[in-house]
Amino acid sequence: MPRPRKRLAGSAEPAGPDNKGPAGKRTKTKNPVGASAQVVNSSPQKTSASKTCGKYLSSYWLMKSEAESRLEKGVDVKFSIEDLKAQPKQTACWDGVRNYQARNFLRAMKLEQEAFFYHSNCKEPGIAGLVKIVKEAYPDHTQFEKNNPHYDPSSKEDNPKWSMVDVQFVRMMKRFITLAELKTHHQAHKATGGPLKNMALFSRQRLSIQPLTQGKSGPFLLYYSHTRMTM
DNA sequence: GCCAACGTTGGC
DNA sequence: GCCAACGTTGGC
Repeated sequence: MPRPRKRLAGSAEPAGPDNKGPAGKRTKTKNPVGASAQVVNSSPQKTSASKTCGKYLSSYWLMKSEAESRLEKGVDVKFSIEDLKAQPKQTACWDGVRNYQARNFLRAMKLEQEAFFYHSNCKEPGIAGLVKIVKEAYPDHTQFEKNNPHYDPSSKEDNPKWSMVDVQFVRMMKRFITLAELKTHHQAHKATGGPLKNMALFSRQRLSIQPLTQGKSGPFLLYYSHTRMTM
């Protein structure tokens, strides 16, 4: 059931006894028109590069989330980038990952690293926007909640199996990058040995958290930023 | 440790 | 809604 589910970022929340996050719910925000005001203009690599100046900025990630409503044990697991934007501070915890490889990537994420927010299981799958890590891995509380769809009875409080991070909205993509487009490049690069030939989205089909700029994923971001394709 | 059965992911 | 891909489970 590796499947990102979020709700309010844990940090400063009052965490009541039976804290069912008020959010996470049906925020069927239909992309409010004014939303584009939040779009930042600089491209991600520019911002980070100037900031780190020489420091090595290797890691970008891809995080999948379902953009359309679907019930899992009676709970709607939808969480689109619009839902993230609607959260307080535009921040949410990324709960519900129940796959070891994906979890290990979550644990490798560092503060301020950026991730592409991918919409899965929907009409138009693809990359919708950019988010950043604002809290590094800590125990995913939903693994202990009996009525949570991602409850894991085998996980013990003194040795939690599953982790989550907090992410904050950064900006939308300048244009939505469809799965079809990504696949086209991936296919071409398989033939030519291009940078996206090993992109994990295709080689590790069901992995919900994946690196984009290291390992076998290829220099995804560099590829896009070095072509006429704007993101 | 093998592997068949089963469950989940996620595009189409 | 179908079903391919693939991770997990559990009998042996």
